[in-house]
Amino acid sequence: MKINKIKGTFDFYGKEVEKYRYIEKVAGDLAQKFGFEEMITPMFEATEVFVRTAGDSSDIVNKEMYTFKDRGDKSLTLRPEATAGISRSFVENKLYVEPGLKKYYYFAQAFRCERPQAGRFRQFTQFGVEALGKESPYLDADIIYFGYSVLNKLGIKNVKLKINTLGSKEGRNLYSNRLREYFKDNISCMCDDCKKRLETNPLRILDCKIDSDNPVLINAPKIQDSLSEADNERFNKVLSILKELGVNYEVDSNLVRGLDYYNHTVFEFIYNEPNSSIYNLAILAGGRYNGLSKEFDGPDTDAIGFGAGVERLMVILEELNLYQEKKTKVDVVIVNVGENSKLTALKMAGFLRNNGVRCELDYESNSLKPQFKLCERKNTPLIIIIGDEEIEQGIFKLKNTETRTEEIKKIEELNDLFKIEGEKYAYQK
RNA sequence: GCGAAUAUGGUGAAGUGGUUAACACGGUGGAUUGUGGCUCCAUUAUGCUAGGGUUCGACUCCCUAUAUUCGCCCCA
Repeated sequence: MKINKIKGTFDFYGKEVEKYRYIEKVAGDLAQKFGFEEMITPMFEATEVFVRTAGDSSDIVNKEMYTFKDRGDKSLTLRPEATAGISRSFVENKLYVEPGLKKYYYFAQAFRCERPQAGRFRQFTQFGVEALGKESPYLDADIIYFGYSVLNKLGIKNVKLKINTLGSKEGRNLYSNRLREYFKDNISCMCDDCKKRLETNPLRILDCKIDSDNPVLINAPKIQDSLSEADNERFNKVLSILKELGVNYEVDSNLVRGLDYYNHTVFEFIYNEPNSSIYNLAILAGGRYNGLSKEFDGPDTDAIGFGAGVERLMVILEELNLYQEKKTKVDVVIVNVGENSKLTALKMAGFLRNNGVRCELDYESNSLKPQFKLCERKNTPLIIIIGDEEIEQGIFKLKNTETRTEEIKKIEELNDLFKIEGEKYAYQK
């Protein structure tokens, strides 16, 4: 019976795994330099964790979550994003008792039951950071600068940073009511989704793609006019710091993001290469979420973070040829001929492998041809050839694949050849 | 949730309403049984996603299902 993978999932092997680990290394190392510590939280949580944070009007909660009952009839959900879990953990483990800013980074599988297409999967990986405990605009700018740096480090240049402010919760609510008031009389010419949004979350009307050219939408009140002077000043401060840091941005007053927990700074790095299969998609996005921890009965904590789509970054690395597959997967292949040499070859391979040498050998064949084929497939730089005669004389033949030359070595030279310290390897009679 | 395209071997694929389903790569065996990469020869789909229909006859036309891919919505 042939069974295929679940729709929207993928198997990584070969170069894909290398690329994934490469991003993990580059982003993780840089995160540590920026002062983030790694955090690992569960892939699933009580459903409430996401409903309370993302908001019950959000698309993620409404139609994209993998929610199921466990055997105790408790409602669980595979995480659709990582921030909620970290926020929950922050409160549950009382990480706020230590003074100062808490900074975490994560690589987290996330799950959303959406229609898969280019750069969109049902199981995907988010790399992200969260900084909890400070509200400074310098922190906002530094988080964005970190995201910018990760993309840069990976060689990804062609991105557009869109940024906006949603203001404090009070400002956001005021604006929300103002929009509701404004759209109330004009909603008949908007799309069905927008009609629903008028009730649930009027801010979402602003980033509706269907009605983006609708004059009603274009003439809608701007958030800046509803925010307090302090809120606007704060935002301008963030912008001016970004400018000083050399990060180009584009203020988009319709950028509101799909999760309800955001306030103040929100931002998205959009991939801006028109020929790419993921053109115009967000590759790294986030914002400030002050007070989210109160949803878990924690202290009112200021926080900001972002998530980046690792698979989307992988697409870019591939399209721009920014990652070269490792050519040589082994350091040496042991070719063996003769009845008694197979076990000797296996022992020698074990010795080399245990001493840090990537070593391969053929387990089945006694003839040369398939073994040399193996050498080619593995693209090995060196070949050790042994047979009964060599073992008897305590020597081995060492072949250089590039020059195709061969020399005879004493078995005692094996350690020096591969720079192995400690006991010398010798054939056992 | 809505819309579109595609479905042929191990892989990439060409192809026609009618006996042998092109070509390439890969695999295997051999020329070459202690030395590979080149070359040459042989061999490699009783079958064209599944089910139904039209037809004397369907891999080809029609319908349905399934899968994959892409787009919309939304998002990383």
